Amino acid sequence: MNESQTHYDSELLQFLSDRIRLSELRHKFKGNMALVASQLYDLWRSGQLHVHRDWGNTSQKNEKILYTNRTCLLPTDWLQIVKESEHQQSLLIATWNINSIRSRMPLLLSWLEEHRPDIICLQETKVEDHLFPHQELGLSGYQTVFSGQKTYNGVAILSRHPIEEVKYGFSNRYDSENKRLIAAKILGIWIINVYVPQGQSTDSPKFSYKIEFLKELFQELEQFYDSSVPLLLAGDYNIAPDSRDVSHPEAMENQVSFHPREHQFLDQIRKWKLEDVFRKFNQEKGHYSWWDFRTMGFEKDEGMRIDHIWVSPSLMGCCKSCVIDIENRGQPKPSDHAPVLSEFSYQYQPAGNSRFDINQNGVKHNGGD
DNA sequence: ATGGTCGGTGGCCGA
Repeated sequence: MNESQTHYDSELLQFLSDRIRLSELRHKFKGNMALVASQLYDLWRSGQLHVHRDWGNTSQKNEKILYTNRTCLLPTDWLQIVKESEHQQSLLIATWNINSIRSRMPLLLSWLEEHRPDIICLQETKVEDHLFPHQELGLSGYQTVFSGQKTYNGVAILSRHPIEEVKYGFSNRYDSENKRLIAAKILGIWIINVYVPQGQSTDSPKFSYKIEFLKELFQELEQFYDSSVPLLLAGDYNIAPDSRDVSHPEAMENQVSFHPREHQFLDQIRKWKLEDVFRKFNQEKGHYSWWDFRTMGFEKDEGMRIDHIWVSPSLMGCCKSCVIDIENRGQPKPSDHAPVLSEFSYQYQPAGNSRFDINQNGVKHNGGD
């Protein structure tokens, strides 16, 4: 048992070592349930308690219930302590096109305070590097790496964990004057943050630029990254993947942001083994991450899902949720995009802790047990 | 309905 558990009732922990119904536990702790309940919620919140729920007598399988500050335990829930061997940390990763970091600072800081993501990828920071508000973000507990320019574009990665390595832009220097790409290795995960060109309209040179950019982006992935390790491609793709992700699919046929040549890029990264985490949990239509200011899109529930988190198989396997925080779009002075937030239960194996590792002399050795 | 509203800039552009 680790130290954080020492204040828990030992009898309670004993009962929880095998799965047990809350109602049965309540029976065993008659009269002392208030204390037990607060300990159960503590354990649950800190990721040390499994909660599974049978939905009545239906054939629906036993569902794992994740802690939120609104979820309650039910008498019929199955409880069991998380064994040390399977203990995994929760990792929250977000992406958000903030449409100017300087004008969005109050909203950004309150959102970070509320959700405490471990890592967030920002696009359209619209600020030169020497004016980037890294000190204020530092006070909120975030290390930052950023690549910006005046007026347009600009990307940044904020992290509550050490940033191990950074890549600015494309390796082949493609489009280096536009700051649309930054990547950082954090907790052993390659976090690639991209702001794909919008494209304007299919007959515009800006659309050709978008298609070329996507081609270069896929080349960059293929040549310089490995999808067999933990890897995440987040950002404003400016592409709605399928008909569920736009308000009027018929009208969007062959239009920018919903064009076969753009979908080709998604097919490429899919084939390269990346997956859209949002669709792991939600198959419904009408979930958008962007709404046009001009047409009052948000007020009319007309938008597109163009902000994405796609991940390699090892991260997909431990992905627990993905939500679009549309509540944020209803705040005063919102961005035209809402943040996308995803949770992973990811156990980082820092160098030196893995069984087979390279030591400081670069010699491979067996760490043993 | 071919507009509308943002953000940043500098005497309009990009989304």
